Amino acid sequence: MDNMTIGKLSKLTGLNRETLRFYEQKKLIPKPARTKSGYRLYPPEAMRRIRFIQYAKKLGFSLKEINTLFSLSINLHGTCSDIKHYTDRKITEITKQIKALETMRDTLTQLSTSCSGRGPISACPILDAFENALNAS
Amino acid sequence: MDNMTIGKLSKLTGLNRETLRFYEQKKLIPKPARTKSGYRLYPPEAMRRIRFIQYAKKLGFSLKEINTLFSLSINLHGTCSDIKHYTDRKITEITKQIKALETMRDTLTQLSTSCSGRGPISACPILDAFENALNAS
DNA sequence: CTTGACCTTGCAGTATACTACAACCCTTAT
DNA sequence: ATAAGGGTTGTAGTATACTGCAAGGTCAAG
Repeated sequence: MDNMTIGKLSKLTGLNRETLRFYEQKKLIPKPARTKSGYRLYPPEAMRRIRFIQYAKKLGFSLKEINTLFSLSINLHGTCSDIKHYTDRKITEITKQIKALETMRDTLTQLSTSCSGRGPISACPILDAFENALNAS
Repeated sequence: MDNMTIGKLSKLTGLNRETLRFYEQKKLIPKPARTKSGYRLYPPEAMRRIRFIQYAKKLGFSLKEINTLFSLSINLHGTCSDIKHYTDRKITEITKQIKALETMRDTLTQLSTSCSGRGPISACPILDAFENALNAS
């Protein structure tokens, strides 16, 4: 037998049992067969599926987006360009996030540089800047 | 009177009433005085406080961290260096996030480049890469 | 005096991604 | 036979940051 129960799959993937059931509920993994006593029996392909999910997560896709990826991939009329476009949208999104974080980092760096680290908190230029912020939208 | 009700403050800050009450509950803004009928009456300083919060949020601080910032700033024995260190930790954290996002973006860019955008989904190199991911930890 | 805009509280819901628990049943080894 | 260590369900809790709603009280204008 190469089928496995949830505990085995859990160990192999590093995801805990609850997470696997959660993924099933979210339709990220197909419902597995069951033993007569109700235990889930996963075929070896389940491993691949989960590795896909883990890798996509690592690349920044949310579970919802991973679901979309699966939908796209099983669409018989779909083409490669659907996936490419989806990937490119994600790249654009990530690039925006990076820019926002860079703006934050640069501002904080400026503030930190403006502060000698000596003196009382009442004269802290960082807090001053925070308090005198003009556009906080 | 320069005191204002929650509706006025809401308009001035762009935060809705619920959010202001939520911030109060989270101790981000001090409990304001009340009219005899129970209406909140905010002093003009409330505006400053909220601008501080909005700006700190913009710079990537969570509400919890903003609370810490307030705690640090009212600590009479605290020094400027406390704030500077806190800021520097945040910079480090943001830098890590940026790096993680850059890794994602670069990987996705590679995958996107590897895909011509033509051909059936069954031969999509992006999906292939996802399915054959080796370390998904 | 009534209408409408404003205020109150408390609790539930949204989104994301799990995680934990209760209360129970199944399997395997000793 | 029994205990350890699986498995099952459903529900609730965690964290973050709000948002919405019900049911009611208040206030100013016409």
